[in-house]
Amino acid sequence: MSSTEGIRRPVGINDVAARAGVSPGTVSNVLNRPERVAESTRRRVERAVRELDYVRNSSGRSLRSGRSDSVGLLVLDVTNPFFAEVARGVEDTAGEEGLAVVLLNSAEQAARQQRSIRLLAEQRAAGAVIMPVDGDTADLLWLRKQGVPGVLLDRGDVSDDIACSVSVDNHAGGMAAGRHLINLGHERITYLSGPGHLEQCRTRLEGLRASVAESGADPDEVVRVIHTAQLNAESGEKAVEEVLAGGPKRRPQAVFCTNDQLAVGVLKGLGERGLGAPADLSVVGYDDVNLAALVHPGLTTVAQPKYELGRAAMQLLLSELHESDHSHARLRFAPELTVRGSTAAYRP
Amino acid sequence: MSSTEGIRRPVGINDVAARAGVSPGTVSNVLNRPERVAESTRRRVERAVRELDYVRNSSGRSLRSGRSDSVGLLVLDVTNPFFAEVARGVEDTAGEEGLAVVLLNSAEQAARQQRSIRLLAEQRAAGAVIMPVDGDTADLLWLRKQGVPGVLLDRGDVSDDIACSVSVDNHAGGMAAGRHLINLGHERITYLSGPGHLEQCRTRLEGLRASVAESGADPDEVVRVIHTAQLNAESGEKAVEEVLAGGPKRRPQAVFCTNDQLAVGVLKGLGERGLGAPADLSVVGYDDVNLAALVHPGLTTVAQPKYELGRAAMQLLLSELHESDHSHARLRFAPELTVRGSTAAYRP
DNA sequence: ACCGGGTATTGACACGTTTTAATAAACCTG
DNA sequence: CAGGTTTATTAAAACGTGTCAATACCCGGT
Repeated sequence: MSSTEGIRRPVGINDVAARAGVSPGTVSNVLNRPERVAESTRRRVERAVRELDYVRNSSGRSLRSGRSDSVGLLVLDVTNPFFAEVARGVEDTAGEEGLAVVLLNSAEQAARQQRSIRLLAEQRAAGAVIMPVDGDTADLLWLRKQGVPGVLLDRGDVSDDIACSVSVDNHAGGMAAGRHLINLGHERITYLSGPGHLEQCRTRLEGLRASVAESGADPDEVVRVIHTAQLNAESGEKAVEEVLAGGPKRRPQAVFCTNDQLAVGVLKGLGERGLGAPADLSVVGYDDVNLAALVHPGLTTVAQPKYELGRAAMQLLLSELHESDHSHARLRFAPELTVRGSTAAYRP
Repeated sequence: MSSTEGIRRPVGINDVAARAGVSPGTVSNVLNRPERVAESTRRRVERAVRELDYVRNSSGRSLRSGRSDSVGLLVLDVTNPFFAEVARGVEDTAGEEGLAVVLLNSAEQAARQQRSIRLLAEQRAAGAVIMPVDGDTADLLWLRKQGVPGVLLDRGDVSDDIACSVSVDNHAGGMAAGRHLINLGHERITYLSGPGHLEQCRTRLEGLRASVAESGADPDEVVRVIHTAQLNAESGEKAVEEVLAGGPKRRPQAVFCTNDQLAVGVLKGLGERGLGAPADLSVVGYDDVNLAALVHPGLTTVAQPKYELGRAAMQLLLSELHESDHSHARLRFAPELTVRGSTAAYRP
């Protein structure tokens, strides 16, 4: 009894049964369908559970039942606060149902996405919420064929016989930003896009162009597009050089970034060159992450209901798990323009 | 063949064995110790695996072996970019070893921490990296007794016969910030702390006070402490009122925040009142998250090696898993002061 | 031809749980 | 109190895998 108690032989359902003087099956019933077992024996079993400090073994459990009680959440980048907020929504909702969330990170790499999906299949996860790296739905279909249903997040463009999906209307978001800038009198707008293969980036651009067309102007004249390699502040800062290229005369009057991180990077890059928003250039972001309200000037941005997005995705997944007859739903939220200090009327 | 292929009966190791004309045991060997099986049969088995699209069942696997191949990572707040970065370090390192990371979020609540720990025990996780909500090590010891070893993160104050730990020297960090402010001539410093029960907050304060004492002044005179409920920007913004209380004469000359989020909130709160750093008040943060470099003025802060922290924790855990004779190590990183624009010499 | 000794493979069992069909006990009802 | 019905419990059979002792096979040496 000198040192701390060592690792003891794990106690199983059988030990509990022996202690309580009942059969293993009864213990299982107490644990899973308490109403089927008589009050007195139930209490006896519960006491044995406490005394032995029994903790159930989910391997055995899910081996027998063929299904585990954890769900996967596959995300493009843990580091991005947008996803963190979504993750909170997913986790809270899953927690209410007693499900554990396994957070996987694809880091925007198709190979890592595939590894993660395979892992979920091996674990026989109950389901998954997935933000795919690209438009390729093969992984998703494969996973479903293995018996793991998935809900798509932030991918409104896939046909809904594949899976449920939850997204925010990117076209509307692009238009909202575009109209705002047009109303302020801007006639040369640069769209700072992320990698071209991301659907979100493309659709927001289309929205922007649509709002320009709506105003009677020619999108090809007004909108210029610049791509960055990644969706972070560093890329935004670097891109400023290219944004400003062409000199003060042809310089854009506004920059619409597909992501707040990029936008904040642009603000910083401008500052380093002695310029500033909105005096020299209006800047609009997207997402409305925490950061957007904290920088100076406050960032005008298109807000997405991040937490609700995660929550809705999980709810859709839950309904697919519970309902026997299920038909896929496509849920689409509306974004909302949040005006702060980084945009202002154009002064020639 | 009209619609998509439905969910088929899951294929197991036995099906593969049958197909390859071999016993289940051999298939298992091919999967786990390929060197023990003859070249020709191995290829035959591998072909069967491909043809049947076999995916192994980790429930059966870990039921038999008594141990799963995933590790837990329990953090205080997924939303905090500091933890996100740590998570990346943990995940990358675990991935190299073929381990999956289950990310759990305690949201700084002891009850949720306990639930998460129980979950890890039920899953028979291979191990865990844990940032505890408070100094209570009971949960951790219980988990270890269940056979799940844990590495402590950001808790340098526990005795090392409990577990390995990785941390950053909070005392040194507090001193670094304090010396910096003292060198700039500040004589009234407010320490903006998080909840009082967090060890990090307390130790950094001690460091700050030590640096004051070192300079020959009386810490009780110089340092004033204000607590906030949470470690986010909103709390920082709200706290500004209290920071400024007492009027311009007794107002502090510098504020040292225990966290960058708080510091950024303070910057914002100052701006709203027509004040600014460093002109009216110097501000120092802690962590050096992305954000710190992006706000204006850039935030002077105590940088922690976040990614390395996660990586080291995971490496320690791995060594504990692999080595048969293991003695706990306590690893401590050194923080580094990063000076930006939010601090300046005091001008009476 | 026989034996020794390695190598390749097999068969059977164990892991901890859930589940189903069967049994035992208790409770009605006429 | 017999017969029937509900309720409480049990025994045994899976679930898919890893392991290990036992077997079959092969080859070279005497």
